Amino acid sequence: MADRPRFYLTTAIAYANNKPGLHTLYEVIGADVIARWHRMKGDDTRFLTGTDEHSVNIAQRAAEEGLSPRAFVDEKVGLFTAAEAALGIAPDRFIRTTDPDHVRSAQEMVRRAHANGDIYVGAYEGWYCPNEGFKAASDLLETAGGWRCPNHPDVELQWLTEKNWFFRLSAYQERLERWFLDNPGAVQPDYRRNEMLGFIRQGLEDFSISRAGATWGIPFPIGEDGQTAQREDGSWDPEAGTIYVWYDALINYITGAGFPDDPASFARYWPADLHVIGKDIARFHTIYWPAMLWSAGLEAPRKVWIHGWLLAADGERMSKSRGNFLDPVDFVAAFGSDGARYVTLREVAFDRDTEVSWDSFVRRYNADLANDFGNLVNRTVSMAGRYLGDDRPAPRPADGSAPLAVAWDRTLADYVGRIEACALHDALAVLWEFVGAANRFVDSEQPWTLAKAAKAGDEAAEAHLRDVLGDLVEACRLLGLAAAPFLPASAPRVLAQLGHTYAYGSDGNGGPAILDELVWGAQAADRGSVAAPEPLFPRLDVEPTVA
RNA sequence: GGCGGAGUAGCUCAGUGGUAGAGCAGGGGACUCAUAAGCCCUUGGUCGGUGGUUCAAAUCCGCCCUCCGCUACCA
Repeated sequence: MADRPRFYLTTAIAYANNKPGLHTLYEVIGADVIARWHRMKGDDTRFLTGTDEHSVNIAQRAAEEGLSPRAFVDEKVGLFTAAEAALGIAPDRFIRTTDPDHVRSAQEMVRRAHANGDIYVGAYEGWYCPNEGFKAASDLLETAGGWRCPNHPDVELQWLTEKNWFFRLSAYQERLERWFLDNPGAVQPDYRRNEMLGFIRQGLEDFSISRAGATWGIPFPIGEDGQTAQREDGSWDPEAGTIYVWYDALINYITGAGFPDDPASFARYWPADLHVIGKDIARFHTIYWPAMLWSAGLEAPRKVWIHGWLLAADGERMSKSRGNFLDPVDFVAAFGSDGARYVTLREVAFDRDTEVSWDSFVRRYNADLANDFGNLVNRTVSMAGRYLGDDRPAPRPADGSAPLAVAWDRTLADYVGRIEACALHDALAVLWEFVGAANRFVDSEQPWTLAKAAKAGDEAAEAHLRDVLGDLVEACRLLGLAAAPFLPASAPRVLAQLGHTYAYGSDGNGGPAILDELVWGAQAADRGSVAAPEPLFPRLDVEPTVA
């Protein structure tokens, strides 16, 4: 394990206040594909996702439902893990900010910032909803009675001042700007990087990292006097307050690598190779987070990838409250696990917002999975079995005589490049160009005509038939394997129909290095039997529920 | 207001000086191995508007219109 390259990637952790929507899980599906790709490459891969469970808001919601905060989040977390399982998402750890090691981790980070002189007690001022706590100005609702909390429009807001700890982000302005300039790949795509750079250049203000009134949170480990807030019996002084969101939620990334309990693991996996996040939290991940890490003597992540959103057909952001929400469980029921993964990642560009609709997903599924790829495998397996018997035909050598072998070289290079660049939708487009080439190859060679000639005793036709079908079987093997990170449930079925073994585990671990397997003819010497053809992606004829 | 991006076929988009492209959707055709799928052909656009530079502009420059992102403490 130690000699393998490691790859540590994370998603943002989801706020556990509701059931998950497809637009939330979209990011996790994409990250799961990247994780599987690295596992299949043979990298020592660690994929972290999870839930963010603290906050005044969650405590309030729990109280409204007559639940303890813990029971409330336990229920929500169950919905997330079930939906992720349905989508074939296989994290190496599902982290919860209520996990004990995460609590230790967040507190240690606060202590380090304090030891480094980066936090101080200041006054936090803001609009305060008596039912919910401090509210950002951008989050308020204008009513006849003035500005109000959107969740409690009948309650008058108060302008409150509270003593809180602040992090000296202002001290890191120059270093952050230099980091952006020296590491142009660290924040991507470029236009997001430019936005963040512009934000830094406007001047950075300190931000508060504690809340005095909140109780559902990680105890702030330091008292106002600068001494530990832990009492002799091990409990925490409530007067010290709790850690506010950023020193809680963001910390999950290092907890997941082993901080602070497992230094060996942490040394191996940190800094993270990739944080996949949504555009709404770009600032916190590309500006707050590196500064917090530096303050603790740790390295910034190597790359933060900022993806866009699924938009409803009217261009509106999907959300439960807007009612244009796709339920992942319904979605998987309609499209299947792999179908759901494929259509979201193919239809939505991974670097920008995209309008989607149920119809667009159905069209994409039928065109790409049922008609093009599924049918290619089906007709290939069917013809190989019917014309040649069970014995699987071998591909022609990659010496230039087989057109598909020549085309595959370019396809593979492009595919790998796109997937490594997080251009997941482009990666699939490249692969499906090859699907088209294989389908055209069938029609240009007309194996059924060759089979008739062979049956009539034409030996040259029979030899050519064997070559053509051997090439097609190989094309299907390569496609099934290459697409496995996107279609993890279907890939073993593809290979099985072709009479090939599938050596990877259910999370993509444990098999041979995929780049070796993706060479044309890599398994040409192995013998096998094609199985009975079985449709992989049944066509969808009806439009089920509307989004 | 400031900074940045975008407006190209019904839909999603590619195309940064040289006679308008792809996929899907629509129409037609030949075949038949296949999930009535695949393959071939095809309808369709004054490339947001306007003025300019140039032998030549979707592509460069000016102005205008429309839309979008960022412009600090939401989890």
